[in-house]
Amino acid sequence: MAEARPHSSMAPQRFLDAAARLFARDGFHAISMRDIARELGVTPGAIYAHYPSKMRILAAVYEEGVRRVASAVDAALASAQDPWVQLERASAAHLGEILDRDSGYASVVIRVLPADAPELAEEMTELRDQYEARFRTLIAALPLPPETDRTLFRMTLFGALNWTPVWTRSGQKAPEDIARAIIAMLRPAEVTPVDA
Amino acid sequence: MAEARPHSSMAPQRFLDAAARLFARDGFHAISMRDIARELGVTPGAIYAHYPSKMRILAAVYEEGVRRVASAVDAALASAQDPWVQLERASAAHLGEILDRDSGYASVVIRVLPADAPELAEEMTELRDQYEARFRTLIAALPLPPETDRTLFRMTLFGALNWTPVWTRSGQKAPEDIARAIIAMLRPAEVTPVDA
DNA sequence: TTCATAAATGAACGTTCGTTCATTTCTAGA
DNA sequence: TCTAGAAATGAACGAACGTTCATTTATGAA
Repeated sequence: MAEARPHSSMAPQRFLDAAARLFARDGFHAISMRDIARELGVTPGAIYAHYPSKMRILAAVYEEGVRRVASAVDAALASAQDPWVQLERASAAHLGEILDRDSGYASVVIRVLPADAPELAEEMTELRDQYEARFRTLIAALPLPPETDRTLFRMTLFGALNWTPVWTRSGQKAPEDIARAIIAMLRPAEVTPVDA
Repeated sequence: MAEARPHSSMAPQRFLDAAARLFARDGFHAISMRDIARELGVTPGAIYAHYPSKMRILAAVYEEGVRRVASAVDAALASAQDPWVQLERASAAHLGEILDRDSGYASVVIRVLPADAPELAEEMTELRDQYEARFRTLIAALPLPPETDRTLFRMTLFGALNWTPVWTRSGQKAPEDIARAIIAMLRPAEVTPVDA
């Protein structure tokens, strides 16, 4: 029973969880430190024993959000497959995270824009780029008509996926079903490779 | 020279324009009444000669935003055409409005969510529904494979369109080009009608 | 049982928020 | 030139904001 890790208690996680859920639901600027404290039944000052500012809380939530959605996508891609199946699974994993209203971590990543926190803009953009690289690779491997702009393809897919929290009721449809239908719409009927 | 309309000077428009631009750029909660006033070189109190509250300014901006994007789409649909061409033109008109960083009116409609202003949620949702009805009709007329969920098709299209402000640099690409490419991706190669 | 440490309190700070209002300034018609 | 009405000022209001800190409370190892 030697849980001997020097620092790092489990307590700070509670604050992050609450902040993630509230930021995801109402937006960063609409939530105050007092809101987060009230959610946990503590005093505003208690938060500062673990995080030095509201901005650093957002940074920590954002970081964890990217970590979670990236892990989910990586797990979904573990077994090699047909590129379209891979993209569908990655999309389903992405959706599963951002539609999870109980967590909120991944939702914050798509809801809070760099412009909402100028001092964090660089950090946020870099984390997002690292995550989106997975989809860049995935889409690069897709057999698409030669005239297709793959950057625009990626942005169209992200748009379709990231817009779902706006119109879906929580738990109404399974992420896998939505992902399957979206990918089916974006999938060209057939691509005959140019003869060599 | 009989400009004899009883009330209604042109002045309030200036306040709305500034509010729309700032709300679109930074979000409703991130902008204060003092920000709006500063943008126009006036005192915060001046705003209240024209609008009774920040919420009513948002309501007026939102209403005008819907009016503008709806007008743009209606104008684009004036001449009857092939359904896919109509949808592409409507999408280009929609994009043209929400990508107009100088105006901001239409951007507010897609950036400010009902959850940002609970007291306006009903009003906002109804206006949006009225606007989106145009696309419901347009998409209903599309020859699509029978298994296609047209609601999901509409949401996918809106997602792709409404996500563009996040990734495009202002004026980088023409709205018409983006719309053409997005519609091309969503357009099935061919639909052979079920034989009667 | 003692005690060092971590966690939380509760009160307060300076600032900014949305909003109000008596007063002043501007402007256009008579 | 006078004047009524609209527009804007400038100062202030109470409330809420992010944050600080001396003090109290809880906890786990010795």
